[in-house]
Amino acid sequence: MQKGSFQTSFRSHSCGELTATDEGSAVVLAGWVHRKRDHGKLMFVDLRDHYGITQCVFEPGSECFPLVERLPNESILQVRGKVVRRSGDTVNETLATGEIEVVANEAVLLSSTTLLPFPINQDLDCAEDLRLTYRFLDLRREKVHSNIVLRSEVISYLRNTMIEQGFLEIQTPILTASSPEGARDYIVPSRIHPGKFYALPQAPQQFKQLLMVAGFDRYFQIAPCFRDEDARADRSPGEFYQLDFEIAFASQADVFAAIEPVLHGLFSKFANGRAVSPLPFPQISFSDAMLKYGTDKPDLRNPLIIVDVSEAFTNSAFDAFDSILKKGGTVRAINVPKAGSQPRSFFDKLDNWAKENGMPGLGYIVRENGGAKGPIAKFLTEGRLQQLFGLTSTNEQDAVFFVADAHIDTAAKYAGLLRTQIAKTLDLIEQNRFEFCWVVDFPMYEKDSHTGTIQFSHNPFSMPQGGIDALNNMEPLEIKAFQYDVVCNGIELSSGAIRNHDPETLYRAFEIAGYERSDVDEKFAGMVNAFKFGAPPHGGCAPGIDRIVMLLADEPSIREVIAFPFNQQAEDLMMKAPSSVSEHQLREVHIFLRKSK
RNA sequence: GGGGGUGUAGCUCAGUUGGUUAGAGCGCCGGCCUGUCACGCCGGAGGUCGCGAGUUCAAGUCUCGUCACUCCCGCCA
Repeated sequence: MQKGSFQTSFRSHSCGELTATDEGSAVVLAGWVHRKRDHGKLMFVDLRDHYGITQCVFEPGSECFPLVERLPNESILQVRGKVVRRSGDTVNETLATGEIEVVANEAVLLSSTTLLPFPINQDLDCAEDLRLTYRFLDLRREKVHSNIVLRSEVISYLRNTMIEQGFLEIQTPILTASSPEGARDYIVPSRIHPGKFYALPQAPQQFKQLLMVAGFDRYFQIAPCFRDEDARADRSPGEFYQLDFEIAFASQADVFAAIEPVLHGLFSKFANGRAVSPLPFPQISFSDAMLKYGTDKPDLRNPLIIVDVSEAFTNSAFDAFDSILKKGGTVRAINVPKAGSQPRSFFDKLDNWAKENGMPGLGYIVRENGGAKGPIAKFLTEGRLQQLFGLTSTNEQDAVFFVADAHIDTAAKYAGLLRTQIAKTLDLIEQNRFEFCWVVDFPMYEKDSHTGTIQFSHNPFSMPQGGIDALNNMEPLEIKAFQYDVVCNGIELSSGAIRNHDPETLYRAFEIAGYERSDVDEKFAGMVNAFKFGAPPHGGCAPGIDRIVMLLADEPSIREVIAFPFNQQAEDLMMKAPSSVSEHQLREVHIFLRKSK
């Protein structure tokens, strides 16, 4: 592990560093009683600190024996003794210090413990709310402890690499103004300005763009971001950290060229034998991603590909699909190689899964003996079957699954879910790889499904491809943005964009989404005003630190890589946040609670 | 806001078709044990079966409600 001296007033060595070369040394160790093996007259104590575990031996008749014998696990001991090389048959090869042990001649109890809510010395799953209530104990456990160490090393690598590449780390405000777009803000009442509020930044978006206007060429920050949105396994409610960066005089290609080697280097360094996508990372257009993978964050470890097979069903005898197509819908198919040999239960389970997830059911065809079987096969003529097999590149004994819906977005989404579900069921996702890709060419606008109005589909500050000419001359829904996501193993690590740095283009972009010039001036005052004073073209992105560590640590939940995370209800069970505050505190910030009756 | 799952000893869990006093492992307490590394052996304490109703001769088990946690959808420009 770390190098250096671990000597302090309480110890001569850490619990992880003694080896055979220290044989004969008099040492002092301090640490937690990880585990005891008490043989009555002879006792072994595994003493643990941040660095490791050292076996301490308490021999018959030793003065401190009775004291140590009655200590529960997780008591803190200072042990004075001598390093002794273990005999060959008692060496513990699973322990870094397993060649030696410390024969104790003195032990001091530095700190005692009450009954533990859960064991520290085993990697046992226990209720997460209990772990979070006693997070300081949970963090003693090996797995979480090492995750936090990894997190620190990741941040250190990112910081060093960014600085090496000429980026400047600059802090931006935590108390700032509420932004009208995007996620829900966390707001903080002002004492000096009655009725006014600060907001915690959802991201340092506007500040980093202002830094570009200020002439800083390459900015980065390990930036805390705050969003009042509901949790997911890979989304921490409340707060999270991003490697936020921005580059002046940069195109999309320049941004990719800057960050790809950082991510590739980082993942390679901490890969632990896992493969990392070679550079450059593949780029997939948003529309291709939605068609082929049914999602804008494709997991490229999954070999299955979705194909549009609408043409093979147009005017076919299979009314269920034909009527969907006549409503302007679509039929998507996934060819699963060799799945024809799966038992009937495989198809039934998938069918049940589909129904549970809102689909009407799951049609499929198995190519067999030059023909086809399966519930849909009989509706298709020989010619249509051949067309279908061609579209899906099907071979003998392959199974083709179908998803159809009158709404193209819904069909794409269901096909994407199905692609993942089949791959999970058949264990097609190779675990020991990091598959990166960029998803590019996001649409600038989309139609609101309720109101039918044109709105920004992602980031309103992105530069439209084609600039103001495109805004003036193209159908809004056809316009693409210089907006991109970087995705790894189906997890979105970051969004980013080349920004719209030209005031006129920005006004026009907002105008299409239904905003007046005055709206823009008012809501984004700081930024728009600044752009009138010479703003360089610029862009960047902001990979999520928590998700990166989650991938590297191979953890299914983002809370496993955060030292003190919120639970799903955005509560800190240990600190009991959020909490009530006194009436006095509320009055100071001009908040008056309605008296309850 | 909606849907799924879970809730039994300090912890992890079992508990059959509703049927006698609700069990196991770990931990805790007491005793024994000189080479273990998940040490071993003997004994003991420990339960509002999340909570509240209901059905029943009888509920951990069935029904309804409710709460907590968790996963997903919505949401996340």
